[in-house]
Amino acid sequence: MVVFAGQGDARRSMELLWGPRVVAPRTGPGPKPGLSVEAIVEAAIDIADADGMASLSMRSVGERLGRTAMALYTYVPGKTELVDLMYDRTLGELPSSYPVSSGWRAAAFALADALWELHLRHPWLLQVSPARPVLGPGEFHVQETLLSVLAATGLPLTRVRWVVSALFNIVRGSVQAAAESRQAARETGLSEEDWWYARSALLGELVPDLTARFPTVSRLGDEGGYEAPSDEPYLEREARLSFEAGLELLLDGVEAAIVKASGPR
Amino acid sequence: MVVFAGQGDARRSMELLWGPRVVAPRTGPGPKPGLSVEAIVEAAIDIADADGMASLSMRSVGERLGRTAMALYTYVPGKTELVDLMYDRTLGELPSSYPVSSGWRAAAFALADALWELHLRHPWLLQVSPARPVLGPGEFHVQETLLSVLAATGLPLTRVRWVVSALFNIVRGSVQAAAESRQAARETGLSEEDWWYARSALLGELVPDLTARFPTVSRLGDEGGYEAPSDEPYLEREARLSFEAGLELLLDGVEAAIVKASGPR
DNA sequence: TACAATACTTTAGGGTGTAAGGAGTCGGCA
DNA sequence: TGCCGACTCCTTACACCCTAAAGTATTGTA
Repeated sequence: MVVFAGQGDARRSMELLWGPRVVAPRTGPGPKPGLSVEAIVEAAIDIADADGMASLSMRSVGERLGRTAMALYTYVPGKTELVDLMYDRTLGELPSSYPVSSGWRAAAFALADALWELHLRHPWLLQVSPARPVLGPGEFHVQETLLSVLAATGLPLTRVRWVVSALFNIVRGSVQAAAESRQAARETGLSEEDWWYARSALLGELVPDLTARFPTVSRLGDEGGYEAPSDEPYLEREARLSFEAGLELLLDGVEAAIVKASGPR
Repeated sequence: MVVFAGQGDARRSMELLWGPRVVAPRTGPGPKPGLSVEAIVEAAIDIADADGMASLSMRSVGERLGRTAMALYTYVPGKTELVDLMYDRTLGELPSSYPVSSGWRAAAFALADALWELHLRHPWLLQVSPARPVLGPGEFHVQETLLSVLAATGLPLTRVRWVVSALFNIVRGSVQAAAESRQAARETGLSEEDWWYARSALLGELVPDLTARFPTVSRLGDEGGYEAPSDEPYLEREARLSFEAGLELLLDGVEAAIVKASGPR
């Protein structure tokens, strides 16, 4: 199930997202706050990084901070908003400077790579739906970075937008395979190879006419397309190759668009 | 949270996926089965289509069939396997014939469009992680269709594979915005316009220096890139445009790859 | 010292998936 | 005809989940 973003109390959410991260110590009666929004978000991110989104619960976050689940509700309206914060803070980590001087293509590649790396470090990002944007500083930061780097192509901004979204899709899509393959391996305790081996054995047993029914897929398998050429995790390597290949295809497409746009003149 | 696929009892799963859909009526003692795997899967798909994956529970499926949740466990090992079945059966719906005769590009576009449409009809597909493939007939069917249609580019199959995955990513990524935008609108009861209007008003109020901090994004907004030119749902239209633009870029990239591959000779 | 405000915990209620075991139903055999 | 065994299906129960509401502890101020 996907965690939807941006559904809670809008004002409260936005204030948390855009407000100052270090809150001035309150003066007045009452016990001093033992926690802080930032500490909670940080703990939540740690949990999600280490054990996946499935292990993220108000209880687990509270426990990590030595409190009960309910203690968090003093700082954060609910789990939805906490996820929003995690998401936006993490996006804010994306480095913002890229070597535009050595050509837009190199810069775009470096940026895509940074995005890939960010998602791989925080795989749960993929489980936060980008449908209703959080509209936090992190999200704006990413958009700004992507747009400004790709504006170096010289294409009009309205077209750059499509390049940005396509690039984003390719990164997200391909990193998903890598990230979730890792996570699945951890959760099931089964390595990719073992899992794949067991399954394909079953496949051969239960579906003897596989080759006849799916000739092209089978041909690809025969031609070594599905073999593991090294000893690093197969699906992860596969995902990385898919990322690089997809990116190159896309950038070729951008180059063609540039030529088309400036050619007729 | 993402539903992981392919984690249950491997053999049992595969048998359900590949086995005959219409099971011969059992002869022997005991009451006749009142349900069937297919009926359960169908009910589950209906629920997910109508109310989203969040509303899919063993209870809700049972209720729709006039049974309790536990009654389903006679037919299906668990929820994981049920989702696997839903996923694979749905993928099997993808039409398999495309007009390859009128050029690979038109065929590829038609295929991508069919995929888009399939995902839009069953938005919850996006919430089933493709990390550990289900390896069911539906999944093979999709792979086979994609590969065979794109093989018409003349590129070697090992390269076609990357095109396939990039195309898949672009479809999945862009349809996600459209589908989840719909779902979010239904769930929150807030139209896109209302939601966006409320949020951007808040944004202007809480972040007065937005333009200075994110100049490129703001410039895009000013240039009308974020305006709704028609009365159909904005984000959905946006997503469709993103899909088409991304696809064209990718196909341009493929064309470039074809030229590169055959040029030097 | 008394009070008010805040932080935090406890309790409780309605969700979820599913393990375990009991109830009901039917076919076939004695 | 009577009954057993096999099978389906349901009830109960447990361990989680989020969070509303109410109670307790802690702190600064008047």
